[in-house]
Amino acid sequence: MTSTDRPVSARTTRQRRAVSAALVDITGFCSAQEIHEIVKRRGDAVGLSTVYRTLQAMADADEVDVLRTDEGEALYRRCSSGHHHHLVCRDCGRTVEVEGPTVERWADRVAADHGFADVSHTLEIFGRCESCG
Amino acid sequence: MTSTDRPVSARTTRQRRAVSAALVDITGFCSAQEIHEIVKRRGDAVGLSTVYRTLQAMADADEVDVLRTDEGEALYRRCSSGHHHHLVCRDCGRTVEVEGPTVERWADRVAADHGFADVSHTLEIFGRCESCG
DNA sequence: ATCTTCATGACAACGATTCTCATTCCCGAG
DNA sequence: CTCGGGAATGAGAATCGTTGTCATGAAGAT
Ligand SMILES: [Zn+2]
Ligand SMILES: [Zn+2]
Ligand SMILES: [Zn+2]
Ligand SMILES: [Zn+2]
Repeated sequence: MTSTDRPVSARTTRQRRAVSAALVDITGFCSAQEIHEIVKRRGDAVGLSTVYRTLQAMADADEVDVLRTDEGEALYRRCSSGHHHHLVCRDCGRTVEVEGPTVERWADRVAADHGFADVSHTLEIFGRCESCG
Repeated sequence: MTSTDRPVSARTTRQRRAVSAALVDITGFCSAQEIHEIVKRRGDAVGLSTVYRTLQAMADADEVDVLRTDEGEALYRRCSSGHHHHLVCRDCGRTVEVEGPTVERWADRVAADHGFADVSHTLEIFGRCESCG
């Protein structure tokens, strides 16, 4: 009864290394398909399914952050660990990690005031960066 | 050259009235398909395509708020006008509209500090409400 | 080297959303 | 009121991101 019935190992395969390497190359958020392209462009061949699976595993392990496009598409990015939010350029995708202790407290307080427990939140800032002026 | 080339009318049809009515009945965020079901349950027959189109039109006109599930599904809700955010129950969908002037200022400031212009943001708080304790 | 098990990938399947287009029916001009 | 043009509808096909299937390949323990 050790709960989840999913593998516990995490083997280091050529494919996983390729995806990780691609994620290091890029600075902004990318879709799974874009990452698949990047991996390919770097000369590594990895199946699209595997890219999706790897990205999901990395997200579960908090090795990448995920955010959703207005259209619902998932975008991934290698981020520093720890809770933070993003300031993202709408045009070029350039991303800055930001922290806001005040916001964190505000959100928790609002939730508590209304009797909500087990609180979490999402917060992203979008704009146009200087180079995209 | 009056810009957009999309219809300018907005005819009041039975279908649009039905969707609007359904939106009044519900308090939390619902998917287009759920709203389609609710409309049907109320005795009005409206095509799914029309529900989607109507909801989109209402969103464009700021008559409903839209938010995205973790899985990327769009949820709609009739909201008060004006900028605000939501505290949403993960289980039952109960929603409370919240405002946070401090957060608004913080977000704009962060963006400005990094040279970003034309700033916007998304912010939602999730939790489990009392009745879902 | 061998074996167990997880990982891979080509392809099918899925589900939400959008598109197509023939038909319906608002609604304002006459 | 009645017509006619054009917006609105809806059934079904098409899209597209994502997930499932399953036979085959390859880590890694022994
Ligand atoms: Zn930019
Ligand atoms: Zn936070
Ligand atoms: Zn609840
Ligand atoms: Zn705000």
